[in-house]
Amino acid sequence: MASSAPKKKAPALPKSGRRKDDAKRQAILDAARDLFMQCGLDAVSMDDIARSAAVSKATLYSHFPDKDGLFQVTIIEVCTRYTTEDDIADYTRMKPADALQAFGLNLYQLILSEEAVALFRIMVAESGRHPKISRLFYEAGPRRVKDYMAGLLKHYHRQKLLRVPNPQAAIEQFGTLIKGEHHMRVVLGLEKRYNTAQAKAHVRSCVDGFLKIYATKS
Amino acid sequence: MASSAPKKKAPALPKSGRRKDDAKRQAILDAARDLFMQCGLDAVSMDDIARSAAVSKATLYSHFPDKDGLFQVTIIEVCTRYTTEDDIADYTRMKPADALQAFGLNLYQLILSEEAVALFRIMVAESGRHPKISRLFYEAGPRRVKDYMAGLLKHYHRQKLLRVPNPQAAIEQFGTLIKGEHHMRVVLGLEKRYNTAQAKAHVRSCVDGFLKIYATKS
DNA sequence: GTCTATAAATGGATAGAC
DNA sequence: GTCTATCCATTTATAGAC
Repeated sequence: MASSAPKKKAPALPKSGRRKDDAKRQAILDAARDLFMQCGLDAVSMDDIARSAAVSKATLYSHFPDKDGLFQVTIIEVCTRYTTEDDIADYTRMKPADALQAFGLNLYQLILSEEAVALFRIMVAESGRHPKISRLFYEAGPRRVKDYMAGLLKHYHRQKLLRVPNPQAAIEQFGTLIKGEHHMRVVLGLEKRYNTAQAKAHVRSCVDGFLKIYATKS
Repeated sequence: MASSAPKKKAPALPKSGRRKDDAKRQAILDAARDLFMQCGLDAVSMDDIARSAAVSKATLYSHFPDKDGLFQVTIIEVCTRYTTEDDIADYTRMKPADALQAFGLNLYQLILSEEAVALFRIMVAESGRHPKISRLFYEAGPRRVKDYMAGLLKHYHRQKLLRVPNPQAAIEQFGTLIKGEHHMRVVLGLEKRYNTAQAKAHVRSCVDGFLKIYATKS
């Protein structure tokens, strides 16, 4: 065996050896992401990933410590991608009804996208074994959206356009109205996503209800 | 953990030949249910179940065709148990606010019970492999509650106590308000259930909001 | 020589049969 | 209860690129 314990991973400088490293690493990540997102953690073997990425298993293990490590990196990458979708429009200039309609529709599309549903399934299935990941998912996803929108509701409250004493609770209500039981049925594989017209009507009814709760006038 | 006292059946009447092994069958079902609910499908081996039920693997396979078959029977048993919890109080004599408060609290407790959360996790994780089971879960759980409550809302609508043109949609809204984001956080393992006081306050705010949407006013 | 990729091997677990 | 074929995560011997 190895005489001593040489520190692995010293990629500081391009060094003398081979160079092509990142391409394979990325191929592994891409394959792992696709497979994990489609089938879950247990249903995918390291052989599957190696085959799909067209690399050998030793290559795979040279880039990632083990299956769990690869899973973590993969899922974290997917989660944090949502963070970059940060270009939420500036709703402050719109009327509350219009802003909520636009935001609600975006939220609906996001939450029920193929990817988000697959990710949610995995988070639920692995929440026991990977609590850190499910927390990261929540922070990067629901939490961020919630914080942003709570700020917007605060704005409306100050402008007396709505009466929202507790913006955090209010935006959770709005979000859950948008999700509805429909989200559960999709996650359980019982239904498909609404088409655009149905989605708009659904969001409209959520906005109507929300405004009835939080209108400045009673 | 695995509880269920070992029922030592005294063979009062040793029938001719083999007695029925319903006791063993039930022991297998109990053990499988406990293990599956606690750990999920993949994390439990048939050896685990046989050991926990104190039967041999041959006995196990004589009662059930294979692991998937046992899983199905087990989960179906759990799902249909909800159906027997049918003794929903008669809310028709109560004021809508009181009925919704009482129903909402029951719903909250049910949805966030240890068992329901575990079952939901399994349904989500296995919805791909066992679509029939997730459908059964939905029919026996959310669907039944929804149908019953939609009837109640219709009653209130006819009595002009509420204005609910679409009871099915309305009760879904109420249900999702009760669940809230809190349910997701519990399912993801990020939080524990509210205590009773918090739950009551939460339900109260849902009822208030719901009544603002569906009050017979103006 | 050093680093990297690959095929083949190892060891452990498991579903299901006898 | 034991046995076996299978699958899978991980390691090691080996060949190749720089």
